[in-house]
Amino acid sequence: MTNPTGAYHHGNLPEALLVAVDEIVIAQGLENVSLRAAARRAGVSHSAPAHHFGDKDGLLAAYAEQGFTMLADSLETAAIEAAGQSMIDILKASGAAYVRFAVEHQGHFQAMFRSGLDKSTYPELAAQSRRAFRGLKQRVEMLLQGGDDAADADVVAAYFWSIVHGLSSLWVDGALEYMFTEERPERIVDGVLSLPFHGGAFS
Amino acid sequence: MTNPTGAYHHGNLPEALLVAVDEIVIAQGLENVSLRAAARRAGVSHSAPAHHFGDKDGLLAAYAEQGFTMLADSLETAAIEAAGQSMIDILKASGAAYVRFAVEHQGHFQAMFRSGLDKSTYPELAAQSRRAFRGLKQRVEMLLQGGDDAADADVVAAYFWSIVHGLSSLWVDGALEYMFTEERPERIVDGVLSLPFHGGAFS
DNA sequence: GAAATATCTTGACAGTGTCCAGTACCTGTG
DNA sequence: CACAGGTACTGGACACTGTCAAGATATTTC
Repeated sequence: MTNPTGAYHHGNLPEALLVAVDEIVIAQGLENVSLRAAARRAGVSHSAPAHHFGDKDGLLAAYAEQGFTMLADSLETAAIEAAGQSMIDILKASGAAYVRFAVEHQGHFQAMFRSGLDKSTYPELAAQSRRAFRGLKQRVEMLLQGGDDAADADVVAAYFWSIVHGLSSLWVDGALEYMFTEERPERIVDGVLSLPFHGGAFS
Repeated sequence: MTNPTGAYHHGNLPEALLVAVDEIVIAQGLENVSLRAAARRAGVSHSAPAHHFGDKDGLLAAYAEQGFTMLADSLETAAIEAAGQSMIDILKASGAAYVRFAVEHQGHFQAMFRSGLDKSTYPELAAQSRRAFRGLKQRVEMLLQGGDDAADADVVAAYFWSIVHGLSSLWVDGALEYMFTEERPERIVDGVLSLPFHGGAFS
């Protein structure tokens, strides 16, 4: 049967399904994502998605991978735009970009960190996730090279990553607004991102 | 029908169901928790759980609430045991207790932060979650009172909370082991928890 | 144009959450 | 002790889900 508006072949079903997943996560939460609902939104039969993504986890993994790619790109862009400033300011800009990504792409962020996917099952997902982190770690290493402190780069990278990831998670989770009811989350985030290397051995 | 080992009435079905949920989360992941599987483990019919917890979210909320209660207790105990030491050491002990809770009770931790439950729907869940955070914030305020720095308590509390929460999330998620393959997570965690107030305005 | 392949449909099955009517047990009151 | 009322649980039903197998249709390749 030839669809008048399109064709028997959708044309770009994988991309359409990823868009459908994003809409569902935003509107109804990660728990309500289903292969069949995504298929309905894309206007195809209930089992069409399986031919592109294998199973439900495969679809979610592709969606999460897209998120890691976007995050890695955002972090890179932020670092490039802050080039020329101090290493601390570059790191702060990266951190702000991380939190901004989480808030502006909550659907992807949830799939990336709340879906319970096993990265070892999805090599491409693992690769993009590593890429996002690699940039942060390199910048931390550059910061430490300039200082006289023999701090452990792995530890400082994990420290900085924990801050921006924790902050993002708590914000997306609603915890920031919940615990600081009279505060705007933006002010909290700005303040926190100024603290990590504040007045200490890294300043 | 009278059950020889027990009774028609289970005796303590709510508690048995919470134990069942914990076992399922640990063994099969949060995604595979189901009312029916929990009921089977507790040896009751598929719709018995609804009479105690309403629906699936109600069961998960009760399990998560149990987790927040345990976390709040753990943080309190850690602070009491560290009493007499410097405020920074007390905070560090609290942070270590937070991470330890996440790792030792991964099931609860996942339900607390990965289940997507709306706290405004479950007042008791919200209350225990606030209680866990309140202790941390009080200790941060005590730390700042002693210093000459007019730092914003809300910001520093969010800062410290982000670190321990981000660290816990990344560890439970497997990200620490994934990014620092040659490192023991424990060493990373110890190192990170030494940094927050290291050599800076709060030392 | 025919064969091979990629894309999608249709139908089926077991498992799930939730509702509803019924059954077994306990508890308080006379 | 009887018995009424409430609590705790059962069993059946329904719509929805993920997944599988088989078939239909479009595209590509030769």
